[in-house]
Order: sequence, then C-alpha cells, then structure tokens
Amino acid sequence: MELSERKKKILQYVIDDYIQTAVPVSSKSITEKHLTTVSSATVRSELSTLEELGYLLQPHTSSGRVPSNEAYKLYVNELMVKEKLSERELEYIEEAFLNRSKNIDVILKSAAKVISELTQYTSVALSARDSEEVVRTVKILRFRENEALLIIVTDNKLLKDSIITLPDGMTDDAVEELNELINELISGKTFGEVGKIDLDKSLREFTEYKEVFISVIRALKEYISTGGEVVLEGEDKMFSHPEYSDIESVKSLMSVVTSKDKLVELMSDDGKDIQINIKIGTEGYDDLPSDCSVVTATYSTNGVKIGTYGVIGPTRMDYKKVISVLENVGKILESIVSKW
Amino acid sequence: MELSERKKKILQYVIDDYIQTAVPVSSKSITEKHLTTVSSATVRSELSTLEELGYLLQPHTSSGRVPSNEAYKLYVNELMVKEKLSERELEYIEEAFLNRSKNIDVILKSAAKVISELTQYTSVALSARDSEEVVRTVKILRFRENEALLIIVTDNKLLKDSIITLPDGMTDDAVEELNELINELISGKTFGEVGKIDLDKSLREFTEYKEVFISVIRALKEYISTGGEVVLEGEDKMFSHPEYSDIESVKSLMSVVTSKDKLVELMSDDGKDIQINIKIGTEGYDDLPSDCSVVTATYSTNGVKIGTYGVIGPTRMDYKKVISVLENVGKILESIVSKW
DNA sequence: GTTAGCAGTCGAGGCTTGTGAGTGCTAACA
DNA sequence: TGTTAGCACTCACAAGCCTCGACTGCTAAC
Repeated sequence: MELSERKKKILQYVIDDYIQTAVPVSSKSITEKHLTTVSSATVRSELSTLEELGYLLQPHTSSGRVPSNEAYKLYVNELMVKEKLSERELEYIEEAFLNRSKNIDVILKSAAKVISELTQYTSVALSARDSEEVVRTVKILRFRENEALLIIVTDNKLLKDSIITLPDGMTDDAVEELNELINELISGKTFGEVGKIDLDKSLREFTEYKEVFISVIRALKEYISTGGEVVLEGEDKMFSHPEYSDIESVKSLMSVVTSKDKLVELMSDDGKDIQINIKIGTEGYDDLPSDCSVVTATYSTNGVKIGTYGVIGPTRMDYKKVISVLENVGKILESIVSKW
Repeated sequence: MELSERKKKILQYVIDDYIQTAVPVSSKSITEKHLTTVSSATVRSELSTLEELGYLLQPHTSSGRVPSNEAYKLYVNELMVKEKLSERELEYIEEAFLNRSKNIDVILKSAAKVISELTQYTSVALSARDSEEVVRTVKILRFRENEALLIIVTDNKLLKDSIITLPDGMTDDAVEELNELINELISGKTFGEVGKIDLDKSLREFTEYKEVFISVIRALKEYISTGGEVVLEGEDKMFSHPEYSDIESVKSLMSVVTSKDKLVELMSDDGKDIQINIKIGTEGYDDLPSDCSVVTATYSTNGVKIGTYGVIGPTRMDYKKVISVLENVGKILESIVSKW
C-alpha cells in the first residue's frame, strides 16, 4: 500500500525529530513545529494508522511515537532529503588527505578519523584484502647486512611493507636474483592463488637461499591471511548517545568494535551491488545492542577495492549526514588513488 | 610512627581482600578468613587505629573499611608479596615476541596486547621519542620510478619507515648521492639536533634536488615531532571493574585514553630514577576519575629508551600481578633488542 | 475529514519504611 | 594492658507507594 503524501510527510517529521532529540515524538509537537494547519487530533489519527502499518512504535500506551526499523528503511530510500556538506567540511576532508603517504595503514587511519570527526559517530575502516586482488610486484629492499624490507604492491596501488631477515653472507646479487624469482612466481597472481602456492614444489627450483625464500613467502601469506587492517576511530563518541547511557550496551558495543573478527563480519556487505550499505537494527548480530545501525561504504577504483569504511551508532542515526560524509570521502579517496 | 606487625598484617589483609572483591572489608570477615585467633572486636579496635593514622577510610559509619591512597603506597613499597608468573604466562609472553619484526609499531602493539591480556587491565604503550636519542642512519630506498621508502634507524635499533615521492627523471646515482648527503648531515645527531637543522643553510650546499631534500628532512622532522606512537589495548577491559560501572567514569577514562596528548602527559615518569613508576589515585589529573592508578615501566638497553608501557585501572588494582607482568615483558623485550 | 474535550494510561521521580550488615562503646575478664 | 561479649546505633539499599504530567484514544459535534 502506498502512503498518502501527508502520511509520508508526517513520518518524515517523526523520524527527523526523533533523530535529533531521541525523545518519542508526540502529535502535539508535530502540529507545533511542522503541520500548523491541522490539529493534534488529526495527526494522532494519522499516527495511529502509521502504527498499524508497522512504521511507528509506541514504547508505552501514553507516550509519543518512535520510528520502527521499517520506517528507517523507508526513510533512507525515499523520505530522506540528502544533505550537502558545508564548504568547511569539504575542505576538512581535502586537507586530511593532502600530502598523504600511499601506505594503506596511513590512509585508513586518516579516513577513519575524518569520518568520525564529521559524523560524530564511531567509525571503522577495513583495508580490503580481497582474495581476487592481484599482486603487481613484490620488492625486496636490503637496508642492512642482515635485514631487508619486503614491499608488496597490489593493483589498487596501495602498499604494505614488512621486515625480513637475510642470512649471513648473502650478496646483493643473490638478493636481486631472489627478488626476480619471487616476482616471477607471484606477480600477476591473485591473493587467493598466492595462498595456494605449493612451497615444496617451488623449493625444488630454487635451492640456494631456501630460508629467505620461505620467509618471504611466509610473510606474504601472513599478510594475505591476516585479512586486512582494521582501524577504529572515535570510540569515545559512543558515549554521547542517550541510547547507550547504560554500561551494558556500551560494553557490548565495545566488545564488537574491539574484536577484529566480529567487526569484519559486521561490515561485510550483503553482496548487493550498491556502494553504500545500510544495516538497520542489526538483527541477527547477537553481540550488538539491538538498536544499532551500521552504514558502510566500499570504495574502489577500476574495479579494485580500496577498502571499506563506515560508522556504527544508534538506529536513530543521522543517516543523511553519514551518507554525505561517506560519499564525499569516497570521491576524494578514489580520485587520489586513480591519479597515481 | 612504625606500625606493629599485627597492624601491618591486618592492613595487608584489608588491601588484598579489597583488591579481590571491591567490597569494603569488615572486621568479621578478617577474623573468619585470616586472623582466626582473635575476635572481631579486637580487629575492630586495630582498624580504628589504622583509620586514625590515615591508612583506612570508611565510606560511611557502619560499613567496612577501604584502603586509602596512603595505604596503597605502603602496600606496594612494603606489604605486597610479589607474585611469580606461572609457566604458562611466561610462555605466553615469549611467544608473543617470537618471530617478530623490528618495526617499532609492531613491537609496541604486541607488548601492549600481552600486557593487557595478562593483567586484564587496559594497557598503553608509548614508543620513546627521546630528544636525546641518536639517529644512526637514514636510508632512502627507491622501489618505483617516483617513490622511495625513507627508513630511519636509531640507536635503539628500532625502525620506522615512510614513503616519499621522487621527482621525474631522478637517476639512481642521484638518489644515492642524496642519501649520502643526508646521512652526512644527520647521522650521529640526536633528535633534538635534527629538529634544529637550518634548512636554508643546508640547501645552499645542496641545490640539485631541493624538493626531495626538503621532503626528506620534513619527513624526518615530522617523525620526530609527532612525539612517538601510542598504542592502546584492551579498552573494553575497563568495563569489568565495578568502580567504573557508571557511564560518567568510563567516559572520562575513555577521553583520556583516546587522546594522545593526555596519555603522554599521564605516562610521563616523575623523573625519578626507578624503572617502574606507580601513580596512585592520580591526584591532579582532572580528566581522570579520582580512583585511578597508572603503573608504567620504561624499558631501555644501553641507556637508550625502547618505550614506556603501562596499565591504567582502578586504584584497587592488582599491583603485584601488574608489576610482575611489566617486569617480565621488560626483561624479554630488552633481551631481544640487545641481541640485535 | 477535522476538531475539541475528557477520561485513561503509564513512566519518572520523590518519599517512606523495613532490613541487615557492620560499627563503636562499655563493662568485665585474664 | 590487651581481649572479649553484648548491645545500641547508623546507614545504604531495596521495595512499595504516591503524585505529577505528558500523551493518547475515544466520542460527539461540526
């Protein structure tokens, strides 16, 4: 059943007000602030229809109305008026990525920070570690007699480095040779394929510096299997929402947000082909308080994921703000990365 | 005034019990659990003397006693029986640092995690960024046409790397030359001295690749001035202490713990010449709840700081456990670093 | 379809009371 | 002088009760 225009308006008022105040919305307040042409009794009858349709809930008989999860879904799809960010906010985003390193960890951190600052919600960033992602090159850079940096460059042009140990007496030429061999073996392969490399077989072809070879492959595999970095920002912002004013709910939020595995599960997109993913009410996630929403956005250039960013907060979340921020951060990130 | 042996014993019982249960300790419980040879009335009179001396507090007339900050200080200095870690715990620490990178960030993270896991308190790790620390070498490693890694190696043998951009057409020889020039300028200098380098003057001597030179120096200065990495672990553990069961206290704890500046201030040692630093009650730190303690340990090899590690928790903290863990982590860390 | 009026509902906050744990004091004893 | 039993006293905490006020639902009239 399609809602009448007036019902839609009223529902929108209820949701907007509730998002702002966190207090159940009464018929009176609607006639005072928005619909001054009709009386509260009229609004009341509309409200009770909306309640029958499942869009509104009443915490108890004599209280105002609160939006249901259904209502929020309708809101983000139809009702919501998208918000434009202010000049200041846009500048703030730009500046955060100015002069920035290409190291994936650094970018994750900056993005998470910007998102949390602008939305005032707890934000999370996951570096994509897609098994379909292709390793472009691997480089071994020796910087001391016994130590070298292993740099992994992937298709999305972001980097990750880690330190490996070289055996005594290894010449620069040997390092170079090893480098070439490893590249031959690995570059062009997806993460998934690298994970399946048969060490024994490869070792037969390359016998001289087995240990280094093994440790390089191990570092690579470890990097791939750790499933991406997770960055958290603004965890203290959780406390500012009245729905999380009891310890128990904050505790459960925290336990999810500090556990990498749970977070990754929560931020997985549903396989839908949309860029921004909104989970309202987070039914099915037992660890979370029931009145939680998660909004995530996955950014990519040329079909290769850069990462997934998002915020976590109460169902009564300022979706329009959050979505604008995520969209704008996404735009800038993608333009920066594709410039390289 | 020196306390009698029995008073000391009783004080110790009170503190031990209170640390375990978080409930004010009654005279009766002491005679039941520890001092079965005397009556509760006797203990009561001892308790009231201890209270007069300022070691005990009574939340209200007719409740048991709670240790004062003075009592905790006495406790950690004299009364406390040091705890030995179990075999399992020692192994756990060892394993955490096995096969570990020398990158300072990675080490910080592991250490913070181990400390938090074993003590069950929120733990914090600061990488030392001592202005007295000496830069041993700086290395520019080119890994792509326009990009290079800048690696900073300091006296404590830990590393930090960041990415810099090279101008088009720069030859490998030029990079090498730049590398030498920068090393000439910087190696052997302390962080403090590097910070004071006069860019203009140095530029006169080196004109060819000004921009790269500037960006290298800037990266160095930035690294030095950011004042060290801060790692936080086990923030969710705060919730398990009954003293932080109201939102306000958790909020204030969180606000300190998520702010780098506040944390650094809090973890500064008092300039005392001891390795382990205990702040009880944290008077003077307005941002923290008053019933907080911070125990920190600064590790070093050959007089060079590796970092400062610690836990933050309620005054009613299991000091003996915390101190043992910090000592053992310190031992292993120092032995690992000095092996290099 | 809209409105005013009125009774009914329910949560929040304030007040009262009962309960029990724990102390302080006193007087007696070793 | 140290120790003990006994008893009156104190106080936090929880349960129960009451009042207040914000809303709603319903009804009858426009």
